[in-house]
Amino acid sequence: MAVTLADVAAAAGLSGSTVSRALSDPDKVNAATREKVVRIAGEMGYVPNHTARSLTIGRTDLIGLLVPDIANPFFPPIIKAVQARASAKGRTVVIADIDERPGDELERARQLRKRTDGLVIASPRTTDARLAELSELAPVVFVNREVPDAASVIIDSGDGMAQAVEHLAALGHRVIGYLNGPRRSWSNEQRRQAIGSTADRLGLTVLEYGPYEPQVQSGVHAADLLLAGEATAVIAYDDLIALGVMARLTERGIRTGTDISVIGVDDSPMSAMAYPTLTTIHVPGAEAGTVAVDSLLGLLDGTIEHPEPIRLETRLVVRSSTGPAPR
Amino acid sequence: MAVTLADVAAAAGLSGSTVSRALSDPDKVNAATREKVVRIAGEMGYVPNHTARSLTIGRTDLIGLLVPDIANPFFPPIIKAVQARASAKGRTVVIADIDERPGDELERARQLRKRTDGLVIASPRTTDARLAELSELAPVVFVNREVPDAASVIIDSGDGMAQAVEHLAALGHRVIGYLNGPRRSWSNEQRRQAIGSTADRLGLTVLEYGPYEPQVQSGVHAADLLLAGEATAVIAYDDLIALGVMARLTERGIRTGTDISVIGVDDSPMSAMAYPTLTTIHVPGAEAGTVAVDSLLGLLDGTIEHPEPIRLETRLVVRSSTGPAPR
DNA sequence: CTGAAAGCGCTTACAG
DNA sequence: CTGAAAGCGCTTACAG
Repeated sequence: MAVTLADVAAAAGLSGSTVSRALSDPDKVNAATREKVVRIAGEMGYVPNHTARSLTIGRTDLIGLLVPDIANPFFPPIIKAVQARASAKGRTVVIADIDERPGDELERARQLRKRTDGLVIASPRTTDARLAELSELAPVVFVNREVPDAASVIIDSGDGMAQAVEHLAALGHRVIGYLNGPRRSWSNEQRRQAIGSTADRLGLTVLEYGPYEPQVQSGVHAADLLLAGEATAVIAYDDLIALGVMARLTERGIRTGTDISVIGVDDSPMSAMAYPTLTTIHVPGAEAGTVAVDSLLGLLDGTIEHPEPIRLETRLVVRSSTGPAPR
Repeated sequence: MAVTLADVAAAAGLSGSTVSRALSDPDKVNAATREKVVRIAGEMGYVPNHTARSLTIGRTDLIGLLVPDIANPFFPPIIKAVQARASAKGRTVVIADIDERPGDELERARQLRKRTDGLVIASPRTTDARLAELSELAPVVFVNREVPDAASVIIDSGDGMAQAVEHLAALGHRVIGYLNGPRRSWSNEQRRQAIGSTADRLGLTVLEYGPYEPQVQSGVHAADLLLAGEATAVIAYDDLIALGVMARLTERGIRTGTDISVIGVDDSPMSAMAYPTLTTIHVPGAEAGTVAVDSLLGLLDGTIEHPEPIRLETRLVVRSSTGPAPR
């Protein structure tokens, strides 16, 4: 049905070898021949068969990207960056969304691996114990989680979190709340610890709540608990939860930024648009995606043999949801 | 490197044919033989090579999904549903995001088509004139746009829009604003017209604004224009724009639902969480995705020859952002 | 029920 | 610079 290399060769009165070279390795062919081949292939509407090519060269040029939830605004920038970079390098990306079901992660990763040359796994939700099984699907690069002996791109929440706590301390807050993300989240543990150690250093008290799912609804729920306690400021695991907190506070007539301060994490588009605008920690998702692809391609072509974890920094973006502690 | 069918065959003392059948068409093989093959294949860690299979059977079992912007909350439910359905049918989906650049759409669709058996194109942004070129990439099913002679799943905003206008009329509003989405959006045209005709019927005046990009920022901008006019209620092209309007109104001290009424479209997660909660039009994105996959598979296996457009309905979800017109 | 053989559509050493 | 041939790893009529 579709026109093949052989059809073009026959029409051009040349061998398949020559047609193949003319199309994919032009230097190896006489200029006139090349032109002729290109013209005829064009006229015939020849489209190379990727599958056959893959079988011959031993790779698919497909890379897999596993994400916990594409509806979570943290991931689209990563996804877009991965796609853009992959595309620039002649690769196509296949995305699998595990819908925040950690139990499906390994199986989905295995399936994905079968069809692709390698994997980028963003924010893996699997327990530490089972992480090795994901690693075995090599080549794989992890984003947003440190995995022993594996390539990883780590977004270090530490700096941003420390800045956030310092910011609140400077505003006079003495007791701050932290709304935990999911237990399975490695970032959450990292954030908790950064908050804890900075708070200790500055003599602040941290009250913990959660764990919560990274959803607006969680924040709505958490807001009421928070108001029953003594914190005058709160840092949420992510912007979605922070936005939920603000929505509920507003609903209860409490002024965010005046009566209570709120900080999120992700610097998602909504954070600059909410009312009041949300103080948050900028996380370089796009950069992480780009770097992850480069790292994977390096693994694939053997340029990289012993991958070092790559660390990206975060920083606080101060907006209107934080203000001086009420007296 | 990887173990092949032939390796398993050699280890089992059988032919490749038998191993192949034992693994993919068990009924055609003696029970004892099958068990042996399955056991040995398991022990050897045999993973069938998809590429070789695809080349042989003439299909990739990959389907392409083209979306304007995965960061737009309208699309994740569609994407998830497409993936879920495709996966249930043994297909894998490759997503391409055109980042709201209509100019890239055709090219990306072509690339995607080369690697897949067929396409689902969500909310195509291409002009009517060039739509035929997308159709030619058959088999393709369009979601959220009616395309002559092509398979399509249409989300009919008409009902929901009519309900929205009736709702506002019942609340006493006489002048309503409509914030247009992008000119390239087919849905926008459909929504404009539905609003216009219902408003005519009920004797309301419609003031139009825009076009606006489907982003929160657009709503922030639009809010000020709106306040300078006479509308007491506004319907936005989508929830993002509506949320932006509300954020800006709140910022200016205007009470949404009391001083002015706001209606969005999409019923995205944020709409139920915003303050006040947003009256919006529910759009069956997930259902559209599922139906689109079924339709594409039907086209692929020849079950469907002359596709009829499939129409899905929308409905108004009343929340707190709409209220009686101020006197 | 099982096997030998052909074929899917490419790429690429190897000769000439 | 060009061509004949082998091979990538499967599936599937066709025989037996």
